[in-house]
Amino acid sequence: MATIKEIAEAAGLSIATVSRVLSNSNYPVSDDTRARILKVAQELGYSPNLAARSLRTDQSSLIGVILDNFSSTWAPIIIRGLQDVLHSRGYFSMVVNIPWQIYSQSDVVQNLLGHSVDGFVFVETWHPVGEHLGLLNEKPYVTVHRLFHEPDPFSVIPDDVYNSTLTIDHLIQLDHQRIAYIAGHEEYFSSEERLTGYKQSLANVGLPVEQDLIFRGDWSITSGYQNSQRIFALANRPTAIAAANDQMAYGAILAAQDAGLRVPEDIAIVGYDNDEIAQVSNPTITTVQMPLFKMGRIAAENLLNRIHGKEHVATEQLIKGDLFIRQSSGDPAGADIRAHDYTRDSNIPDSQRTRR
Amino acid sequence: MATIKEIAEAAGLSIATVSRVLSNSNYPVSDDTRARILKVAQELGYSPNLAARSLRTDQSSLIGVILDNFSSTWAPIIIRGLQDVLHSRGYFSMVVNIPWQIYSQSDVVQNLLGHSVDGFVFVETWHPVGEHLGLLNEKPYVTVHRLFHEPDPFSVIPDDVYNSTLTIDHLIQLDHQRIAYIAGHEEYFSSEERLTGYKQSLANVGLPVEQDLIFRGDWSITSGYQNSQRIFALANRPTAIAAANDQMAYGAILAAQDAGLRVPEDIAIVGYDNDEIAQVSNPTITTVQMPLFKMGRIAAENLLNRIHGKEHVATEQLIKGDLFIRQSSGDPAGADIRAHDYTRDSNIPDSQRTRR
DNA sequence: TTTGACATAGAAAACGTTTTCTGCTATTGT
DNA sequence: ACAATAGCAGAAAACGTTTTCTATGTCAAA
Repeated sequence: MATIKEIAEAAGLSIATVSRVLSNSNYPVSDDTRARILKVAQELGYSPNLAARSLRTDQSSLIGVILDNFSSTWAPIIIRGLQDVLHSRGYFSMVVNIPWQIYSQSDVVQNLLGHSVDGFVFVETWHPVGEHLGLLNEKPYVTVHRLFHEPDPFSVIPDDVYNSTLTIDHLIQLDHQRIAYIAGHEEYFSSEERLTGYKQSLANVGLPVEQDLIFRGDWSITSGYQNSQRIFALANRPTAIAAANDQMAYGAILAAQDAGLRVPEDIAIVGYDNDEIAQVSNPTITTVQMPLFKMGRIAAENLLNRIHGKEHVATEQLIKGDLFIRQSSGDPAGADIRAHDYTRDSNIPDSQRTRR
Repeated sequence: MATIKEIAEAAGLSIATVSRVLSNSNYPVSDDTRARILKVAQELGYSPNLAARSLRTDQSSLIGVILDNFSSTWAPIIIRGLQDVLHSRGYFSMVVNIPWQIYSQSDVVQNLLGHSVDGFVFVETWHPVGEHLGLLNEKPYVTVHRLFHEPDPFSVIPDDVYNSTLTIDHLIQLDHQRIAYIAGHEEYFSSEERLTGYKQSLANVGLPVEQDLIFRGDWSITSGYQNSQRIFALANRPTAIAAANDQMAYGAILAAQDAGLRVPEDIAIVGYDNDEIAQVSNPTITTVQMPLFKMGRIAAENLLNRIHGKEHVATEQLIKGDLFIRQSSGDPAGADIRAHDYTRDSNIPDSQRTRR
């Protein structure tokens, strides 16, 4: 590995000058010497020692990314979005998985600071950042898809209220008047937001919000199944069920099938997330997808702006999602599972789509 | 951030001595001064500047992890396994997603070297490491779950031959005599290995290997569906189908249902991978799971051994998986989808299981 | 002319470590 | 009792950068 010093000798110049051109300083250097240095650097295959640079400038070009759960469906897509802009701007990320249960005990963040990261991204974490980590006052941070309730001025989150209305409005357009709702776990921020969307959609067209039609699940298939059984037992059975995620929607489908009800003819069902299960279940599930890749990109841009001291409007950013109409609400085209392949996330550039 | 110098002043000692105790050098230091230094360091909240350390020692405690596809089902679990041992040994990983299509053009690896990473892990990559990256001769590396055919002495891969026999032996025990096989894409290493396992199991019990019963898919649900249609059209219909992954097994289930066949009564079906789809499909799919978390751990240990110059037997390490018996091969207990929650990977410690 | 101002380049300090070298004291072996 | 050694601590160099300070020559304005 060639150093700046070797280049200086080879070019017959001082290391100061070499540094100035190789670090893109805006200190004036004649075109002549600049060209000579670049040429020599090229020939010697120079690549800067980032440890030395970091030591001198106290900037590492390293971003700490902290996850609650690496294996969630969303996290990898968000991270790809983050890295898409970070890499293009010369930054690297150090992604660490810290389950919220061991959050406070963990010294990982401390170690990240030892690497003098330039900032943090919290992805799908549980607690307000400052709560466990007072030390973060030193470094800029952003949060993506936060799970907690307290607002955070530097977060990029899906517009769950709006997204939820997409599925409910869709059902209303299909002339459903009585729509049951299976909410998610109440300790989740998203859960309450989606419920709000459900209520808004009904209110918008003058439909009553009946408490008897609102059920509480815990995101699991099982809870979707069990709540649906209760829904089917209602005296005046609703014609549609909206669930706060695709897992519960799938549970509803299983329950309907076990109860001898046809989906969507007897009961229409919609979900949320566009998880794999929504794309492969039988019938496929009408759902809404958060633009995770884009959210990652925006978060990274916000963070870099903060790091470089640019103006950043400190406010939550709500990102809208897209509706996917499939069989479970009555679109026969959803049958394409057997005929076509599917991809996971329409926000992924073609070059990065999964091959398998 | 306190430095070694400040601690030296506060303790009335030289920075050399402070460094020796704080870096766990084995240079002799009296218990007295060692205790004093540790106390002061504790009080001042010392955390070493890793850039400086890295500059001086040319070791960064950083590991580059290179992925072909972040969003695969397997990658996150492997990475968690990697990080489980890396973090406990004071290392951090820089995970980068480089699709094989842009592999050679990418300067990401070059940049990683600029960060003077101590080693590389290649996860699910496509090409033999050296092929595109001659520079790797400088740094130790290991590969996990490699997708290419050429053997690699430093790889940790699933024992696909053995794992495949688990599902076939299972079918044979259930008295199936004619078992069709849907193989994966032939350019994948795993694909051919799993096919070999199928043939071995048949040969072991003296069953003939009929070329007419071996079909070629491309991992997709669609290809499982279409190949199964051909299987059902055979004059002497097999009583079981084994697929090289769960997606194709699911395609087989859909095809069976569309053909009016009952699974498993008329046709038994087994898959491979224990993907989410195997756990939630109706019927649930008998399959085999690779111990991804463990593979990640072993790979990390191998790498650290190489880095620290310890003896490492340079040979592929084949890791055995576990059979999961479910409904699609005839186990009624698989019905538990409606009654119980499921988790993705039994190798994940409880504290890290997905919450959602 | 003279005076700045500017463009350009080098010398040297600094960032926070680790480690070699040097030196002192106390202990051991003869 | 004396040399050799071991234990311990400090001074200083080094790692590869960036950046301040200094120095030169050139050019435009007065």
